[in-house]
Amino acid sequence: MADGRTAQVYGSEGLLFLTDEQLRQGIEAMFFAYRGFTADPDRILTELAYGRAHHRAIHFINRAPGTTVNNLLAILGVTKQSLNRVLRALISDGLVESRVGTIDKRERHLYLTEPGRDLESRLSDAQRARMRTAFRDAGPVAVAGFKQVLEAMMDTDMRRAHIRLREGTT
Amino acid sequence: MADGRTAQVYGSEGLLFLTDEQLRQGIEAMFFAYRGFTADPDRILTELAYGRAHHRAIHFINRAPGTTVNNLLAILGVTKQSLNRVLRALISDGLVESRVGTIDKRERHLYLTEPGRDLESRLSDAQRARMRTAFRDAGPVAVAGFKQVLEAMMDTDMRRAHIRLREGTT
DNA sequence: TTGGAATGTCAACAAGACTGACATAAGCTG
DNA sequence: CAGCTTATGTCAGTCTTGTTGACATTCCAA
Repeated sequence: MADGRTAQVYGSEGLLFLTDEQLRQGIEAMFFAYRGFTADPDRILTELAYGRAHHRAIHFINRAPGTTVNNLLAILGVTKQSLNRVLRALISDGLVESRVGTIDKRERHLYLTEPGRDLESRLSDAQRARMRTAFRDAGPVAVAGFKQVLEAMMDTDMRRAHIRLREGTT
Repeated sequence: MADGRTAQVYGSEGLLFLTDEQLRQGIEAMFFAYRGFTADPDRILTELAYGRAHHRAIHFINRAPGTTVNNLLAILGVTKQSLNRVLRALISDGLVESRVGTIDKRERHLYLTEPGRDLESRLSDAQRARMRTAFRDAGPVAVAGFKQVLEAMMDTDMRRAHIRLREGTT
C-alpha cells in the first residue's frame, strides 16, 4: 500500500528521498532534535540533582503504574544494577513507592507518590510544550509521517513495547 | 500553506493530534527510536573500544573537513575538555589528523585520515541502512513530515547548524 | 608592548552505564 | 519436602563521557 502510493506519487522522480545525502540529513536531524527534545527536562533535573535516568524511570512508572522492576528494566533497556541505583534514590526521596506484590511476593510494584506525580508533571509539561509547538508548526500530516518513520526505526521489541503502551492508555 | 491544508483536511476533527496523549506517544516514540538509531553503530564501536562521542566527532569531521576544534565544539554541544579527550584518542590512533592553522596558528584544523574515512564508512553504512529501511517503509510523504517535525523540535542554534551543514553538501 | 580574548591541553572529579559475584525470598516441580 | 528457577537487591570495580579548574600558547588591539 505504501509502495503503491510511493510509485504513484513519486514514480517519475525516482527515489530521491533515499539518497545517501538525504539519509545523512535524516541522521543529523535525529541528533540535533534529540538534543532539543531532552534540553528542557534536563534543566529541571539539574536543579534537583537528578539525571535523565531518573526522568525515564518516572515517566514509565507514571505511564504504567504498578509495573514491576523487571518490566521497567525491559522497557528502559538498562541493567538492574543501573536501574536500582536510580530507584533507590527516588524511593528514599519519597517520589516512588515500591509495594510487595500480593500474588507473587517476589515482585515489587512501582507507583509514583503525590510528590512524584508533581515532578512528573513538571518534567512532562516542559517536554510536551516543545513537542506541542513542533507538532503544531509542522501540522497533522507531518506528525503522522514523523510517527511512521520513528516507528519504522525502532527495534522490533521496542516497537512492540511502544504499541503496548499506546494501547494501554488510549 | 501548511496551515491552510491542515484546516482543510482536519478542520472538522479539531486538533486531535495535539492532545496530551498524542504528545506523550510522540515523546515515547522519540525515546524508543533513538535507541534503535544508535544501536547498529554502537555495536561496531564497542568492538573497537570507542563510544558514541567518537562516532559523533568522526561524523562531523567527515562532514566538514578542516573544521576547527571550536567549530566542532559548538556543533556537538560539549565542553572543549570533553571533546579533547575524544580527539586525542582518535589522533593517536591515526584516524584523525590535526593541522595547525596557517592563518591563525591557535586553531587546529581537523581531517579524517584514510583509516578514519574507512571507519566513518562502516559506521555510516550501518546507520544509514536502518534509516534507509525506515524511510522506504514509511514513504516519501512520511519522510518529509519526519524531517519537518524534527526541525521544529531543535533549538534555534542547532536548527541553523543543521541547515548550514545541509546546504554545504547538497 | 602589554593585557585581554581566543584556542587548546592537562588533571581531577561525577554521573551513569556496564560486568561479575553473591544474598534473599518466593514460587514451582518432581 | 528438596532442589531448581525467578525476581529483586546489593557490593565492588570498570568505562565512557560529561563537568570545572588551572594553565600554556597565540593573536590582536589599545
